[in-house]
Amino acid sequence: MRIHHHRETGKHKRFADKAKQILHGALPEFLKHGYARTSMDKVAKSAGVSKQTLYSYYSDKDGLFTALIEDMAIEKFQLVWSQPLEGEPKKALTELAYRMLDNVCDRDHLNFVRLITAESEQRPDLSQLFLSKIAKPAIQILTAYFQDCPYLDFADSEAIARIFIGSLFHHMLTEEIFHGKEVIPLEKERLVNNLVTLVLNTGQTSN
Amino acid sequence: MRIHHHRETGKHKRFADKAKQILHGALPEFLKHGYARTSMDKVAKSAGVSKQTLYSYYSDKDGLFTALIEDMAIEKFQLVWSQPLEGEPKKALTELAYRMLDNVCDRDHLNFVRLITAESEQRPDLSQLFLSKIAKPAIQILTAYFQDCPYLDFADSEAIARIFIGSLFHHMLTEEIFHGKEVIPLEKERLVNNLVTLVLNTGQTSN
DNA sequence: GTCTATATATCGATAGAC
DNA sequence: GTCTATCGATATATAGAC
Repeated sequence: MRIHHHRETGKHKRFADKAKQILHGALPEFLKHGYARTSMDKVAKSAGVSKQTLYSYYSDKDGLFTALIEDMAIEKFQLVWSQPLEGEPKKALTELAYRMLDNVCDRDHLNFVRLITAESEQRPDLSQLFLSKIAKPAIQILTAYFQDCPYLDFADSEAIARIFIGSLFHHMLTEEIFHGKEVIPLEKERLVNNLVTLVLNTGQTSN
Repeated sequence: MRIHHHRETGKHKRFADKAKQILHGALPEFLKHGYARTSMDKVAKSAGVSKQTLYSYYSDKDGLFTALIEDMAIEKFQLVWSQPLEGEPKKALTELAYRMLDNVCDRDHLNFVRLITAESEQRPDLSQLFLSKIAKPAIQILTAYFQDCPYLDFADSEAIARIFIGSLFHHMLTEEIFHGKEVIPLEKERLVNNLVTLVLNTGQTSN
């Protein structure tokens, strides 16, 4: 369960690299097959290390999985909403919506969400990590935009931000993870256009 | 994989009852522990039948799981939106939102969603069954209401219905399945009030 | 139909040789 | 550090006695 910590110098000179190499090998296995169907043998092979080396860096399967999810949540899938929300609200919100959909429909990200969901009962700490590191910052950024934008005025900016993000997330869940493209298809454009219109109709001031 | 079909009469007189009994026993095991962590031994014990009987009705674990999910999707979690959407739109939509949240936050239903999500890559057919039997009818009912209600007029009723349902579903996912009540709490009232207001501001006619 | 036993396989984790 | 071998546990699925 616990992760071994060695010094950078000494016996494990390139420890950080080796640990990263293991995570890099474990990543596609866990993402593709889930926790239960991923064996430590396959992880060792995929990482190009022996099983002994694997166990020298991570005390057990659960510890490896924890380190992997933390690493992904903190580094790989950190929502980089680097681009500021500027310009007229309609343009800014529309572009944001498409960026979110593209970001969240990345294959690795889809498998990450599936994995977090699958293990959410066994590992509530990991789903909460996902929320605090990925979902919460997104909500905060959009809420701040709603509050600060001179052309917009909502009674409850955070609730509106949740509706905005939730609608897009749910679309990704049904269309991609649940394979709904043939069962209940809906073009991105229809969703985004109507969502932006809904929000602007309520929040747009007469300024 | 395939399910054995016997006649109601003859060797298996009360086949239907026995099959139901097995499903009834398997239900809590799969819902609670997921597919991989549920063993056929535990299912047999939980159902009160021998393992031989189990395998005489369902050819293997996968066949049992398929039958179970189909049964749940068709019978147990069929969205019973029995109550008609009546009265002024604000009241009707608010009550609908609370009914949806209550319905979807039922423990068994939460575990069902988690299970479908966890196996969505291995068994896309089951997640599509979930969509067609549960999500799609809900969307259709709400879309029809938007279209038929004389006080409402949307350019794209289905897209609005998706946003409405998606926001509520996403709230359930983050707060309940991802254990977000302490990480990113949001009272139901705030979500429902703002969601209903958003929709009415756009769709309400001057009639 | 139920019970116990078992063949077969896989997996997590460890030990020893090098 | 890597390799092979292995222990112990657990799981699926089957076989035989009754």
